[in-house]
Amino acid sequence: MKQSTAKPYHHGDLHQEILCAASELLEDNNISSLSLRAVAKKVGVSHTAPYRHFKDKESLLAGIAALGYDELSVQLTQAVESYPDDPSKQLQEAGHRYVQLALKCPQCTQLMFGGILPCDDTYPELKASGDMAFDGLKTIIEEGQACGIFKKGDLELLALSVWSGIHGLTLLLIGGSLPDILSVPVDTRLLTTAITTNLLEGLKAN
Amino acid sequence: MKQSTAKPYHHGDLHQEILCAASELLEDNNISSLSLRAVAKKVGVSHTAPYRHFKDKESLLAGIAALGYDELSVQLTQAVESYPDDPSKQLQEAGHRYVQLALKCPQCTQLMFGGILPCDDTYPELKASGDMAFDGLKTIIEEGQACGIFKKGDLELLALSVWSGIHGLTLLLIGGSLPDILSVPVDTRLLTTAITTNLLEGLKAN
DNA sequence: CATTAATGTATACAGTGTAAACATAAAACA
DNA sequence: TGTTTTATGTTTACACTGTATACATTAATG
Repeated sequence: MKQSTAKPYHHGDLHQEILCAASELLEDNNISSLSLRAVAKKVGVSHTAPYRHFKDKESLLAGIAALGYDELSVQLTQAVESYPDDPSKQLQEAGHRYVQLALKCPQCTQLMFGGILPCDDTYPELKASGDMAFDGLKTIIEEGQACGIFKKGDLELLALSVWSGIHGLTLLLIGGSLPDILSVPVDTRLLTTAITTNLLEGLKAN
Repeated sequence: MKQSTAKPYHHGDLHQEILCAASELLEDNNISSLSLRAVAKKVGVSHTAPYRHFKDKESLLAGIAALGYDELSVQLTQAVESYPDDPSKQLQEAGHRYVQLALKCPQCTQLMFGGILPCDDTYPELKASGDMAFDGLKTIIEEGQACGIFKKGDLELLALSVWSGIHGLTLLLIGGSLPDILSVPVDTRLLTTAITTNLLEGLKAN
């Protein structure tokens, strides 16, 4: 007989608790100093308990990354909903949200894009989440093309151009090198706007 | 009395040999599985010998990253020299070389930009090398502005826009996620050209 | 040639991921 | 209900890591 709340027995939902604790520890320090044992200790279980829920450390990291992609999808969706029928504004808003999310959880972003995890179908859930996020971007551009405000051309190529611009800025921002490279203080909002504006320039019809 | 070739005594130049061996091992596997002990074994010294030349593992990684930035500067310089007096072509060539270099040594690129190393002046040599690379880019844009083919505006902001676009594409390429996300095979040259063209579009005067 | 500093080695230790054997409690079934 | 099976958690063990410390050797310096 199933409980109404679908919990396993021993520890509520240890799978979820581990993911949650690991995410927090990940952002507390950097990614290479995240240890499974610290996660287990934080949750209050033995240091091998996580192995009942994750094949190995990489598998846990993949779980965290997948959550990151999911959150990214949510943000993209909200960006679209914020400006119905205005793909340009949608794109600008999406860019801001992309950057903001990355700044909120830089370590997770590095995990998602740092080449740490395999990108093939080793982790189907991870791959699916990543695909969905990119689909969100493509949808915006597709609508812009349909409206006639974005230029025609290969959809994926255009989407990739836009993504590259925002992605590059984002990683430079969370990489932390900019304050030491730029001669003026970094104004995230200004930079993001400037770059998305630039991208929109190259995306305009005619 | 000094030898004509300025070598220390025991092992030729162990400092250099370690850097070299570490770079190779870094690209052989990924960054998190690079161990100091493996480097030492490869060079043929005891596993604590590297500590005479590098304060700790991070310090060795910083040395490798600095070499990466230096190579990047070389590539930028060559891009400029390939097309004298044509900043547009210079920029396009620089983009290609940026991508090519990253594809040749993806792990080193992740090391340089993955937020693994501190960006402050913990490693002055690293910071200096990074600054020099960015200066190379700024110089191209500055010339383009002087020629009147690039639009006026804050130099660093424009440089950052261009850098972001190329940088984003580069990291997506070496991250390896693109083949699983795009529905067509990845043609690096084509993608790079498309994106630099797009960037140049947004950079044009008028 | 004696001294000193630079460089390399041997040993030791705490922390890591993870495999294996064992323990327990929930679920499934008789 | 009582027994079996399976899911989950613990204990122990091991190889490997970075790095501190004490020692050895050799080049440079006087």
